[in-house]
Amino acid sequence: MSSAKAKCLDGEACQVRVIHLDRVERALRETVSGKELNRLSSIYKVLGDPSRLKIVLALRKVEMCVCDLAAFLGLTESAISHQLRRLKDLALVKSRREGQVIYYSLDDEHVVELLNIGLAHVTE
Amino acid sequence: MSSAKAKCLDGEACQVRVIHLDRVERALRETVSGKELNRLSSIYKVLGDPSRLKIVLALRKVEMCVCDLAAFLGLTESAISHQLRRLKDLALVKSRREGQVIYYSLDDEHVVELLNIGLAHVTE
DNA sequence: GATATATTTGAATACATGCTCAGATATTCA
DNA sequence: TGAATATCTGAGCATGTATTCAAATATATC
Repeated sequence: MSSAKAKCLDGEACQVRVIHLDRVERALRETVSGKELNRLSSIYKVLGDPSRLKIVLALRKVEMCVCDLAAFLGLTESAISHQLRRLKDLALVKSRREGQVIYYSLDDEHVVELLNIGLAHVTE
Repeated sequence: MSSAKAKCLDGEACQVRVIHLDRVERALRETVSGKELNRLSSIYKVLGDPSRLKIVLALRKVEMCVCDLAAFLGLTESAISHQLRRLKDLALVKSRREGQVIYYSLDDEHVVELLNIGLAHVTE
């Protein structure tokens, strides 16, 4: 099924051009669920912004509060708070309160692995 | 240096509030270069879109041409081509021509690792 | 050379996103 | 209770982006 002649997917009213039906069908069979795909892409996406990535890389070493991170990144405390919320929504970061100060730290082992592999990639 | 009283970073004309100066300074010392940070976030970002992620996950198994991927994703061939270009610009994907057909496949071991860890994360 | 196929390209558009600003909330301490 | 600190929240804006459409390019075939 590797002809270079294009085939169609769904019979008569077909619009879809396909060259390797077997590969497409295999991909369709082995694809992850839409739910998992969205969850997975969300995780990559949240690491795909320089500011958030910098936050996460810093929290990898030691827990920090909002104003520390703001000083480190050179951004508004509000901006940091907004980004921390996104990280928290995805459960990549957790927080604990101590008086008025809220400390943030990483909350996901997989993310640490993702970061380590990524760092190996760019620093090698 | 862990007082809960905010300190300043740069003397007189200071605007920056800091609670844990030691942590901020350590983070500043250990931070990756801006160049590396951008490169790294670009890689995560490119995986952070469901369509591109689906493409990359499919190419992990077998090389495919544009129209196969279009059929698999249910998108225009043009859309696939645009996304493949982004993946190619980051050197995550390579292509080889065979007649009129251009076959795409993964071109980065680190990315495969990133995908495997991500998949482990969402399917466990 | 002319036609058909496979892919690419650029413009246009609808939508998402990061940041800032102003103000709200929560906690501590006098 | 009232003032000060630390953080959060929502609206607004400017920028980025995923997709589509129409047209261009490249390769094979007749």
